[in-house]
Amino acid sequence: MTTPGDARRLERAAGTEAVIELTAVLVAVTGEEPRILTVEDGKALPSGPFASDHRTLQMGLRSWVERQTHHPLGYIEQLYTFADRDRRPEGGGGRVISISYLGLTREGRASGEHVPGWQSWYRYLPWEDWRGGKPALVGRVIVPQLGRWAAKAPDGAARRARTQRIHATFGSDSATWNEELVLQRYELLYEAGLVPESGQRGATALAGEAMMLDHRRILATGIARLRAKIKYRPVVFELMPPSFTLLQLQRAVEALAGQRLHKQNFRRLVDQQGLVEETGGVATATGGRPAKLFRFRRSVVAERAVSGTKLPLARSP
Amino acid sequence: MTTPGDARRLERAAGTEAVIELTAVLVAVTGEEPRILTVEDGKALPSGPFASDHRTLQMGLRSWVERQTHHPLGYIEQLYTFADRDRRPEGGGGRVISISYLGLTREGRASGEHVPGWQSWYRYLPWEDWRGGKPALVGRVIVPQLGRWAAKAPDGAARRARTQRIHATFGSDSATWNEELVLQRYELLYEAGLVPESGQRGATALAGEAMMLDHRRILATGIARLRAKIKYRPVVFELMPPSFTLLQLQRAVEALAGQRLHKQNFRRLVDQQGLVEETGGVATATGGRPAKLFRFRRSVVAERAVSGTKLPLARSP
DNA sequence: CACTCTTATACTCATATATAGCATAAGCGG
DNA sequence: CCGCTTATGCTATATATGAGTATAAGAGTG
Repeated sequence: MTTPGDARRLERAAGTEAVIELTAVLVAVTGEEPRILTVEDGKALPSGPFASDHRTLQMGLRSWVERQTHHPLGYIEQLYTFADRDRRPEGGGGRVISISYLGLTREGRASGEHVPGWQSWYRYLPWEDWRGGKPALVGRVIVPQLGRWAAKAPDGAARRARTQRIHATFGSDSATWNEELVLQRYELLYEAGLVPESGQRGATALAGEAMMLDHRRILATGIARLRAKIKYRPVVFELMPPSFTLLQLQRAVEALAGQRLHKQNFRRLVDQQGLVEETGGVATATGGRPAKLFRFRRSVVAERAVSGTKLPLARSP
Repeated sequence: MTTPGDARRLERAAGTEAVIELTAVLVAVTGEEPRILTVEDGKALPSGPFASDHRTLQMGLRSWVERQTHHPLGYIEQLYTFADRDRRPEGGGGRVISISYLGLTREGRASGEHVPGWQSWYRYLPWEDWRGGKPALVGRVIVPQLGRWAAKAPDGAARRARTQRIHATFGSDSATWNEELVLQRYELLYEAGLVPESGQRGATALAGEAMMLDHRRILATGIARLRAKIKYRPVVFELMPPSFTLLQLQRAVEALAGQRLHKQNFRRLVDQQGLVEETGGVATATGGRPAKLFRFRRSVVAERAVSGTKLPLARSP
């Protein structure tokens, strides 16, 4: 299928065989917390060698997840393929290609025996949670440390570039904070040697639990993708129970975005889009006036799934 | 690094070694046409086995492209990793994993000898070009054929689903046409057996030149990604010469988007964003009043590259 | 039961952005 | 000068967004 000797072809190299590993970021939202399925006592994402007995990668992943969680996997999306040599511990063998996926589901309610694997993703990336305002960690630890790293830059231009990156990613207040830059922030911390994964000396533990290999980077990629996605595709649905109140829906979006939203505007946009309909029931245990229960309008959701719709992401109260 | 025997792990399979192939969608805009670099007489995208002597995949790809085009490769982005068994011709050996990239550059002005490789991407996907209004091909051939395919669905539900998909992707007029759904449209045509790649009998050649393997699918992925990207990241820059008129810039965006834009609004938004500055010169060969020449403001571009800005995509005149 | 607390829900308003159109400027070829 | 072309500045209107006010409807408490 490829003609050898063509000058215009990517050059042939010694080892073109590689080990393929799949890694999954499986997300659920429970109790106003965004959670991911973990293994190894919370130190790793579920992953393993690629089982080639399925027609597509996605199908293989889907069937595996459904067997594990006893829940249909509503949504799957490929995240990224990592094959960077420097992110792997030095080992003789061939290169490892790790293909990562994002999956949305609901937390398996006691899916068998020991399923302690669901962890809040903010356990690993605590600086991403601005729901309670700017986290103290950012202002007191992260930005100062990054500032020191920027000051250590070899020359003025590099120093300015670093400072500018810090500002662009970590901003200063909630107005400049861009919740989608999850990966850029993690990469910055990595480069600055502020996460243990980077393996540098002086790797200040900082905060946030580390994960094996580059799993925290994959997690950051997944969160970033999901945060971008909820703004224009109705994917939160996959994370919600069959019926819910509008506040519950809002809390789920907030959990993912790591930001508070303006309640009235949230509701306005949700029903402007026509994505939900009343079930007729009401939730009484709200602590105030009972809230109407809603369900997603499957037909509209399917329609918008392709053409694109917007979920609101107005700012906080 | 992985503990065998963990139930929560993706299952181990027989063959976990696979052949890795890189495929690149290299885009340039010349003469108001979006072009891609092709090989094999226009029948394939440049691709080849993965050369493992670079630290990252991207770096390997970048150096290869720069050697080929004699142009710095401004922008690289990973597209997708395809590993679907059914899209490959039946061959005994192991699975082929193809990792694809999108790269933006400028057409190598006579980059040596025979560089006939740059082809308009609309040669392969002619239904994507709406700059001259709705292409006759869509209304006269594609939609009717798809309609026939929808009618052949086994039951009513499937028929409705197909009709709905056709409507969502191919719309009916320029108001409902969503230029980002490039991949969805190609996949639909593929499923309907309207492209020769699908290998079905009755594979009506339709229109648009086919490519080897799944290269047309990769191309569609790249176009879709780029069309989405130009709306919120200033990446057109990578495709423009050092100085240009605003109309040239607009034509480039239109070439990529496959749509005409409203001139006045385009200009207003471009300078509102502060992305360009006057060079002082004027272009005289415009056929009318001479146009000011502009260049990109590198500083702003770098800044916005991360935080996100909007390039306008208002509708036609 | 009046009062208070909580959440739900309906509206209003100012501002930003998008879309479309009008008007004028400035070159060229006759 | 006239008609043609493209450039460029400006206005009007619709829609989206962000923020605030007002009222409704339950629970709990004295």
